[in-house]
Amino acid sequence: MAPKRVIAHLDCDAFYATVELIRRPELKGKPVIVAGSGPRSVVTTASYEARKFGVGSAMPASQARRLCPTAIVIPPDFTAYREKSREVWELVRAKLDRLQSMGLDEAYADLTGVEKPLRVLRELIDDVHKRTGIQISAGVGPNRLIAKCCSDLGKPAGFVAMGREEACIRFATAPTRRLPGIGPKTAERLAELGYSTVAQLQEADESQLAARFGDRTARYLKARATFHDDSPVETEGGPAKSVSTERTFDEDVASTEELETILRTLSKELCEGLQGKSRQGRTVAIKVRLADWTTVTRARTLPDATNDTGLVTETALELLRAYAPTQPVRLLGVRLAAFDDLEPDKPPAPAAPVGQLAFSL
DNA sequence: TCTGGGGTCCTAGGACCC
DNA sequence: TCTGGGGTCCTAGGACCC
Repeated sequence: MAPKRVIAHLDCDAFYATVELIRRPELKGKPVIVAGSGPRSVVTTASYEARKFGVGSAMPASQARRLCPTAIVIPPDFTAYREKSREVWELVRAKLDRLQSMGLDEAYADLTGVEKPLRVLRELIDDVHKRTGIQISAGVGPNRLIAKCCSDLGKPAGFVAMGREEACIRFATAPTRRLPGIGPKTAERLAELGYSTVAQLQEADESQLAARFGDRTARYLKARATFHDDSPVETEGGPAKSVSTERTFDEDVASTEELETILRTLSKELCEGLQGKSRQGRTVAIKVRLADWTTVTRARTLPDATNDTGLVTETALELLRAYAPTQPVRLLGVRLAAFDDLEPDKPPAPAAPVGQLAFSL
């Protein structure tokens, strides 16, 4: 029989804000918001003092300033966050090898088979806090879903472990939105069917869910609500499957000429980044967000993989000209995908038939 | 003073091939 | 002559996550 899995979700408390506080200890105890300075920027992280005012991640910075006018607003410094992140996870990885990183401030660890896993975790988290100044909250359970929900439960400096049946009870009254994988849209659709809480979704009629969401999603939603999850902790990271660069403008841009200039700049940035990593892709795509927030993508797959600035730029420009937005544009982006280093060893293209036409009926 | 930027995965339809 | 059944590749949109 397979041993019972022990999965932990490790989540750094208010990570970006904490990195800033470490550099500027005089701000300790004050509400700190990490957000860009532009008129359309959003909050990346708010310190717990700022959260008391109702400030939260992904909130427009303008709204955050209104809620908490005394907050110190700091522009994000991703170089510093990446450096601190490396420090933190290096310490964790030295103790826990089966680790899957989820961005700069989170990771899953598989502690199946580890002796006294909770004690190991506690000591590790203490050690990381002492050595880096970063506080990790942990959730532990038989799968990733429960681990994730539990790490949220105790924050900040949380440490919560439970089994599946206990999770079913402890989260029964929570809104379905609290379950990772159920976003605002799905929560809304579930509420329309009368399923607002986790308990209600646990008891939901699966065929009714299937009629609304399809078979697969219905099964998925039921599994989430009952905290069944057998997804593994994926230790191997692997390179990104797509890479993109996009920009939201301070003010919408209507001029075609200006849009083309921006697109050239974005393509150049994208290609130079990829050239640095020697990655080449076959699919060039653009993304256009209009003034009314509708988002359009256009893509073209080329015969050969490339990261050539000229070719990517021309392709992106052709896609933009063919689409020809009829409203002012608030965001423009370029993306490269279908990387050749990810193709599962494609056989070389067969030589073109010589001296005959190839038919097969 | 509405709503960033970087990703992943899923679905659905059409082209095309055998 | 009145309509097969995959399979793959590609595009577009959408939901979700950090």
